[in-house]
Amino acid sequence: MSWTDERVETLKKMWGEGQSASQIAKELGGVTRNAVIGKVHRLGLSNRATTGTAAKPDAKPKAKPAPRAEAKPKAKAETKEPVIMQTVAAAPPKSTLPARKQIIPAGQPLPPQPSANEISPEALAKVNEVEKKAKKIGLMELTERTCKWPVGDPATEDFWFCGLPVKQGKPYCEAHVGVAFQPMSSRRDRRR
DNA sequence: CCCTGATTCGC
DNA sequence: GCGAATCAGG
Repeated sequence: MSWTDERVETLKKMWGEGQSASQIAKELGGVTRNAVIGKVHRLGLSNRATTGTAAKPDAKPKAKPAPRAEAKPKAKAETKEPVIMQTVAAAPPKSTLPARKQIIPAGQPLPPQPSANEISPEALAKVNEVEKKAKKIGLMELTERTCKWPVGDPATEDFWFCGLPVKQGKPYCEAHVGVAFQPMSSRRDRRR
């Protein structure tokens, strides 16, 4: 794949929107996030609201990267800091425009009330099954890729989140995606 | 371990 | 110019 005008345009657009390099890479297809980042730099549009190590106004000693063509010491400076801080939500893209609305990537549908829905029996059974082996994690344990399906009454101690690995891109695991996103057709008159 | 962007450098 | 490998940080 090469960087056609269209693809570059998409790249610029998405990057401007604060999309991550990997997301852009997925969207474009045929390229890795490295390719995207490389291109971004070549295009000159690099820093925006960077997630972590941003290029600060200051100079970066940066040490020596690595002897490219020779032995790799693989020396890993181990940080002893217990990294407890995990982001629950994606970092909102920082906009320099004062009156600009923030783009929040979390526009996912909220979990429907299980009781308020007519759900296909198979999906239901699947969910019940899954809930047995659910990780039963707490709110603080939720990450980008843990199923955020709530179980139980939030007002009770008997409340937890599924916590199983999510189905790519979705906020829920396989089973819960099944009940969360019901096709219109499958929920038609069960009662009426 | 998952992710993020940054950099280097052989191609 | 391109992007894999690597680094550095969360």
